Amino acid sequence: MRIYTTRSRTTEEFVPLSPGEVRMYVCGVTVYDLCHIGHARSAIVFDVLQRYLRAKGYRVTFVKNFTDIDDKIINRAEAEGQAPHEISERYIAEFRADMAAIGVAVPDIEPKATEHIPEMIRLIERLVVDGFAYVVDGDVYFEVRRFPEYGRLSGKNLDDLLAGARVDVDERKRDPRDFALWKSSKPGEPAWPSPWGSGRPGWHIECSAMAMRYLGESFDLHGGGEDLVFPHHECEIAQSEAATGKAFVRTWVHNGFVNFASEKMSKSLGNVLTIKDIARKYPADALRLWFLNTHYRHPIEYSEERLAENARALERFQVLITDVLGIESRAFFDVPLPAKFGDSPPWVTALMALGNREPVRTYVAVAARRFEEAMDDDLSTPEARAALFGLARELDAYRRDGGDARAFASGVRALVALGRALGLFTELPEQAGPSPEVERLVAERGEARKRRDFKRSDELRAQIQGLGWTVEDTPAGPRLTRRTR
RNA sequence: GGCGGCGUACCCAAGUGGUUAAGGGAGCGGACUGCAAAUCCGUUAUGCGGCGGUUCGAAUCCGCCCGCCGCCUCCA
Repeated sequence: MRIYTTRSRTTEEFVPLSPGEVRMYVCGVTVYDLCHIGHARSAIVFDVLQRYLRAKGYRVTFVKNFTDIDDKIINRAEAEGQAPHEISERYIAEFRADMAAIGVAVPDIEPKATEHIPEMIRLIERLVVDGFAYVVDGDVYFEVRRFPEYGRLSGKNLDDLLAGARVDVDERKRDPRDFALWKSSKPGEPAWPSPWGSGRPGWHIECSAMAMRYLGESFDLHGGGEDLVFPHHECEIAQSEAATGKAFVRTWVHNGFVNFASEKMSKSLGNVLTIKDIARKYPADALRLWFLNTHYRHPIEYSEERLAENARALERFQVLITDVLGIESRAFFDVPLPAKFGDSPPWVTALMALGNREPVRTYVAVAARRFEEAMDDDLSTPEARAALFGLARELDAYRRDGGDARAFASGVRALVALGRALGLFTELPEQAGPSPEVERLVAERGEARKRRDFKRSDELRAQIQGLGWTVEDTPAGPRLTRRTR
């Protein structure tokens, strides 16, 4: 598998430090407000990566933090007359609800900054002792000059950053580029005791401390939005590698932004759309399908029309799954993907127990191979997505041409298994929903059609529609789906 | 100013040196249907921002130009 890493700006073969095991860390959110779809994209990008790695057979340890102490949280707390921890806890709960709503799996470990202050202090102490950091009036700064590699990740020239026009000049710092590891606290602010007096951690140190705590001093992959490249990840590398003398992270992965009307979506521009806004109107898989259509490193422009299109496209899969659910149980779909699924006739054979000449076998094998090759190439989800649509069309055509029902079901099951490697189809279409009344109307409509009383039949269809269900007539009988149209 | 990205059909979006330029949405024609829906088949870019160049061959490499965006400050 090949992944683009920001540090070298090239796509490199991804080789975990420990064979078969991937340790990854992703910068989570600062919990002071609701999450917007930009956060959703980042969460989904790394959710896809994490799921795909597991599908490939890696044992994955996925850590994603909460930044629960920060100026913005303190300001918000003050504005609302609440304690900072009340604000952060509230938005952590909102975050969890949002992630569940968009089908993002819970990471293995979700550390909070405030619960790792001792680890941060120990790390800062190491840096002070080794001369990489200095203390001024209860603040501790990392001395950038001491770390020659500073700027490499983001491709910045140290001189260009010097006395940067937009960097606040603090007379007490030895160099304007130096960044805070520890900040002394003002009265009334949250504070922890430290060797340098009462204070709180700087932003960057928390990720280094928590990543090392759970993943070790060197680990495989670190991710986040592209805006974190500088200064956040640059600083993480500096402080971590200065402290340990070891390479901190092998692969740096950064996702592109969600833009709004061609502009970056951000709170300061006032053009944010929250995850709740989206989740209310569109299924999680529609959102995911939309993101999957654009490579993760490219910017993507939000438009409600795009979401509607993808909701529409999603129905192609849902119809297939719904029809299989008519003859198979939901557990039928719970099959794992083999580690090498694109080149695995045994899996295809076992999965379908079909003859060599069964075309569905070929459809699945070809699609799985195309899918895996795409994903192995720096997560080319647009191509992987296309493989899914291609397989869906072949299965539809196969069925239409009178193919074997079991083979068809097995093909759909394989489609679902592939999709699940991307986090799609984790929730199967609603099935056990129709009320007795709807069922009665459907039955009555069937009778009316038998009598060729189409006027009555159409009235009943309208009634059923009014109750939130769409009834379609297929050769196999009526298909009932919960749909908006 | 420094660094980086983008411009492909009606819309979105892959592809980054070599078969007939993925896929989705939308439109159109046809099949199927009591009518629909779903689905299938066909169809919509001799051309990939513009102009030059390299090459047997370029959307893909080089040069110039035009337009758009991001980072350099908290930020997914």
